Amino acid sequence: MLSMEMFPGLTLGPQRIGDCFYREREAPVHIPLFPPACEAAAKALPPRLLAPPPAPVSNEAATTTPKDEVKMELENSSLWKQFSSVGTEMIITKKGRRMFPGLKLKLSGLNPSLRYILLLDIVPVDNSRYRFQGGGWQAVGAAEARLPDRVFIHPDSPATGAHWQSRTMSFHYAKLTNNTLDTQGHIILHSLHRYQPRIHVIEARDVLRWGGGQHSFVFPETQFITVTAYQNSKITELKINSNPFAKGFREDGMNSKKQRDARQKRKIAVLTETLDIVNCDPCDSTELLQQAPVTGADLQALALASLPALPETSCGFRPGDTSYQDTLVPEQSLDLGQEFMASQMSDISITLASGIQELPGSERANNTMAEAAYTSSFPAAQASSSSFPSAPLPQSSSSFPSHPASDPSDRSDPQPSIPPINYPSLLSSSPALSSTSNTPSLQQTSFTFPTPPPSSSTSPQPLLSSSSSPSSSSNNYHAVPDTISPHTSTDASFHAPSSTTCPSDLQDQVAVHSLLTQPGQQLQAGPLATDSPSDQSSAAFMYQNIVPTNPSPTLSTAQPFPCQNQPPAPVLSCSLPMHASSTSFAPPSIPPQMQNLPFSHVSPSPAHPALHLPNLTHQAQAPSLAPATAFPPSSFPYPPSTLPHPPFQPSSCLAVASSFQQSVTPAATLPPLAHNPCTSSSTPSYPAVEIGAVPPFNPAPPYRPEMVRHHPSLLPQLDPSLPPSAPNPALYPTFKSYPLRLCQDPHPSLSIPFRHLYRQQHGHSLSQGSYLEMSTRPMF
DNA sequence: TCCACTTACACATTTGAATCGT
DNA sequence: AACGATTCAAATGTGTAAGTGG
Repeated sequence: MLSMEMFPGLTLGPQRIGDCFYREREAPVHIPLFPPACEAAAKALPPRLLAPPPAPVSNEAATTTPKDEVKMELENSSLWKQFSSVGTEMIITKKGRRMFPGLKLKLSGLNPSLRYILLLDIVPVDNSRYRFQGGGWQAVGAAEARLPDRVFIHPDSPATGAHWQSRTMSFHYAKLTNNTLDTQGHIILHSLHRYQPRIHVIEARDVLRWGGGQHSFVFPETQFITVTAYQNSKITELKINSNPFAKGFREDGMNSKKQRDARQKRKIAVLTETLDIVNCDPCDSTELLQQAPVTGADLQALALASLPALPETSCGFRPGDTSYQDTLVPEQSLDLGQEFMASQMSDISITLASGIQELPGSERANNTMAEAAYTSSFPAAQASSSSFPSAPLPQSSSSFPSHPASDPSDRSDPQPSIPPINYPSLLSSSPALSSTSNTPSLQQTSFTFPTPPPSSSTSPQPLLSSSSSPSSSSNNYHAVPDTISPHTSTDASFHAPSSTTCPSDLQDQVAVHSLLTQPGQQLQAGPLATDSPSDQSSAAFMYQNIVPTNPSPTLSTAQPFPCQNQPPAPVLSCSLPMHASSTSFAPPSIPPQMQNLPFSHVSPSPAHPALHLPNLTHQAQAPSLAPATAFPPSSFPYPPSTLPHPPFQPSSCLAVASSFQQSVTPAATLPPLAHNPCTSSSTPSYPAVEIGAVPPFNPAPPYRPEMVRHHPSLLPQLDPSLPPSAPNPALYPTFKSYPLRLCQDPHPSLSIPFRHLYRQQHGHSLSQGSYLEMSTRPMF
């Protein structure tokens, strides 16, 4: 899964490509996720439990190896925090809508000479649907069936570590849509659901091979609820003040409330006049003027506007014309929004022109300002009902390690002093992803490749030209998506159909807690605790489970799992394997919860289903939930949860990369039949691990045993059943790499090897880029 | 009637081509 | 002819309001 094969030769025809990358059609979008039994259970669970955030990785763990040192900083975290304190809402439209704020990231710790691919995926935080009531978001009912997973690949990918570290990276090209039939490659989301963006840094030894290591980052403050129209006026206000494109809606803008009202009045007046005109002398403009509304500031504008129109009216009045007013209003800028806006702007510019270097000075200043603002506002927000109450927020970055058990009070703390950078981000290792992946069965993973910015002089250099992919499995291209599939992780999507076998709420809870809860958190750790002691440690938020993932070499071969006992992560990969993916892909009907549970760690212990369940859930949901926990201020209220929220520091902007080397071989890992997560857990033959392990993104990178050794704690911990000690290297055989398959014309600006990714067969070409969709396809 | 969604609208920004001057 | 700066128009992004459908 991790690795993807690319076919430089573009030998694949559209049809084939479609087969390889599109699974949407295969998976019914609207099929109920939860079987009755499971659904009930899901409803019973506290929202928080459903979506626990991934535990942040401790710095120590992260720094074990150079790779571990990889860090990602959310540069506009202050802006995000402002939004999260209110309850971030993201508009989704049929045509696709960009995210605002955008993800403005700074990477460090990468090997300058190695190439990496940056991916963005957005996974559900929980299995709930939300409604804005009483000034806050309330979970109401179960989430809709999970949609096909799509991944947005940063236009610069693949690029060297030096490239990524030399500038601020932005995913502003990514668009969100609610069109389940979207053909543009946009990320498809359900409205009124809560999501968590995740960024994955995948080592690409060459174009054909992904995966020397994977680092996944989750910034809790970037969690949001999708809407088709803003529900919270505060969010609207923030967006208007922060987004340059909404400048016109500011008070001083021409599209401000005042101006709009004025226009409205004018229109009415015009219409009235028009009607009158029919009955009156067409040439008599005086009437029109008289009728025009006259009051206050509007008067001036109206008068002016009407003036030009008058002549026309006589000869053909056009009600619609009102342009003149605009000039009258002086533009003022204002406030705090501007600062954010400025930062955002810079961000955008930077991204667009990859060649352009960011201005640290100005940005810093902006950030600082923003932060200050945030700080002040943030605490208050927290105190008040956070918009994202239900989910416990994992602390991001650095804050976690140092403070294993943070007080809720921490949230309240503004953390003013902490610069975004300082916060270690939550790390979600591929495992986390995989965990979320419980959905794998249903979802497809598709990759979106925006066209690189014209300026991307900096564009990464071509990786390998040779089509020869190391992986013999060129044929296996299907698998790739699976491994990578980001979404699979979350809960919702993947629910095992088996109602009876479905994990109980308890299971979910357990799983969630273990993974999501912060170390030291008061979480109900009970069951969860079993997962791994480490969780409690600062490292708890890391997606350790995932890490181990992969190991088994067998995977590469397509054999059945090599290591069931292995840490879940590996399993995941296995389960997801391209071919196997089919198996991994639970029938659409599978309830989300089910999905979650099974995935996580089920695999590890077929023998200990119960234990596994918890893990599974964690993995699956952990990532998503983590963010929630992290937001103290967040406005997303959860229904009262039985579990205490883990204290996360909102400030944590940095996600510590979990350096996981994963590699899951798709084929190998997957059992012939996709088993339900639920069933899988129970079924010895198909270790739950696999399922759980299937992280959305497990790049196929060859799994490195040494990696596992470096993160032994993670692996074993994940699976309760596993011994705490470091996993046996043998257990985690190196992953086989999965080459990506290139499908079509390469984008001119891209290196030859990667061009294929860009231009997509599906005809996803946007003005700003083309998209490639990749979805896991079950292989039978 | 309520709610969620779609669409049209007006404005602002971005982008690229065209134009002009050196 | 080449290069850089400026201008213009189209494309795109944005939130709002009205309309639609369940």
